[in-house]
Amino acid sequence: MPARFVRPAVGDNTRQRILKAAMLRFSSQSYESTGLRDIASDVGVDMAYVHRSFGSKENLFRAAVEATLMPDSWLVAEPADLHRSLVADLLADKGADEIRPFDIVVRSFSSPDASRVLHEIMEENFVGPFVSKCPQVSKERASMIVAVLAGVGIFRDVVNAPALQGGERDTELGDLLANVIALLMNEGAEGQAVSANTPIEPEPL
Amino acid sequence: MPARFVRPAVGDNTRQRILKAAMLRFSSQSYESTGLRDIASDVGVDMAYVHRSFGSKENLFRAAVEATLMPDSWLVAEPADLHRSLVADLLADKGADEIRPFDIVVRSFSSPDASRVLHEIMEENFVGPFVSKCPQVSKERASMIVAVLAGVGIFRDVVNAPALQGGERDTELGDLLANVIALLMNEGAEGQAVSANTPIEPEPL
DNA sequence: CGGGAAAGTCATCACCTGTTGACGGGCCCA
DNA sequence: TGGGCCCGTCAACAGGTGATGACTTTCCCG
Repeated sequence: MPARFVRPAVGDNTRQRILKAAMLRFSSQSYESTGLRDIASDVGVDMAYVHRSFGSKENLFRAAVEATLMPDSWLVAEPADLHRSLVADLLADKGADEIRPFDIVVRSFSSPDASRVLHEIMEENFVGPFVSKCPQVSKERASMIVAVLAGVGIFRDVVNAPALQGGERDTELGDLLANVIALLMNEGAEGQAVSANTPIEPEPL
Repeated sequence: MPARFVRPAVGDNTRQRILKAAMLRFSSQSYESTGLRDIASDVGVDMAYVHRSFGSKENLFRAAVEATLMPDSWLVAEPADLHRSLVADLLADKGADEIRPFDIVVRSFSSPDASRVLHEIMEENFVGPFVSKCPQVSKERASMIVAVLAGVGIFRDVVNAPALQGGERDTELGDLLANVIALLMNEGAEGQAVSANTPIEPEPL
């Protein structure tokens, strides 16, 4: 008797459980390292069904990224506090089965498939909403903010740079990064150049 | 007669040609996407030989990254100009078979193998030399500088964020990024907080 | 001339991946 | 009672990967 499962309660359908398992996997491993067989075994379901439920691995990945990067999961703070809340979201300590908004984004770049998906979703779910909320920030600057946040996340979680792993207890790094984001949101618009060896005052150009 | 090649001039031994081909491949594709067979066919050599020459794919990758990220290929400017030269190196337009110092780093994160290698080499070949040259910069800040540069490179070249692809002609983005690097090298040391909604002037604390 | 090491090739192995076709069983509705 | 229909399984496929053992050729040195 192949089908031995008790049918789960309605609303908790298997598709949702697959999606949840995929989000968890993709937020701790790369796109390529994560196999459909892994996700299937997490859910307790045949791999063929995982595949069929979303059409392809790429579609499942897309669904997982979209679900993780909903704008209302990270774009909640007032514009004045956005730089701080972004950094806090990025650096937050988290439990084993929690997922921070940037976790999945940060894990998967290499694969052409994954990076294509990330490109589309970051544009729609991040840059777009960001400039809508903060009209004074250009698309270029918003893109650079994503890039900076992702870069720090990558070196912290994927490359495992120990100097960046202070966690949210390390307020100095957090403040520093928040200042960088604030700078990207506001200043330096007119090609102002700062010299790196004048610790006291920036030299205007 | 299987071996039909004219033996190349001494000094231009095949191992070097393999390494060069690997650098080129790894700087335009990810670690996982790049097959030993590809590299072998670039050189015009059997795949078994490229494998044997370096012991394993991971070793070949390590050699390629090390060769690309020699400190004297990016740590040449005076400390006062370092922030500008780093950004210039990162954003430089390049020919088809040129390799910028960060190109390989930027392509390969996903694979556990590759990111382990990158972790070691970034620490030895970047963070170390950086703080040696600029002692006022802490390891944490140096790590964050790498992270920021890599993040921008990733979104520009791998994720293909159009807003970041102005190239070196886009002086505004370059200046902005240089300012960020300068900030990371000098200022904001004592938890200074900047508010994001004061577009005119930063508020010093 | 002879031998040994190096340079390079060939065929194959073991493994893992996403994908797919064919099938089974339970449920709902007519 | 019967017929779809969705949920889910099973087995297999086709393609690609890095790795290896065994082999041939070439060159250099004594």
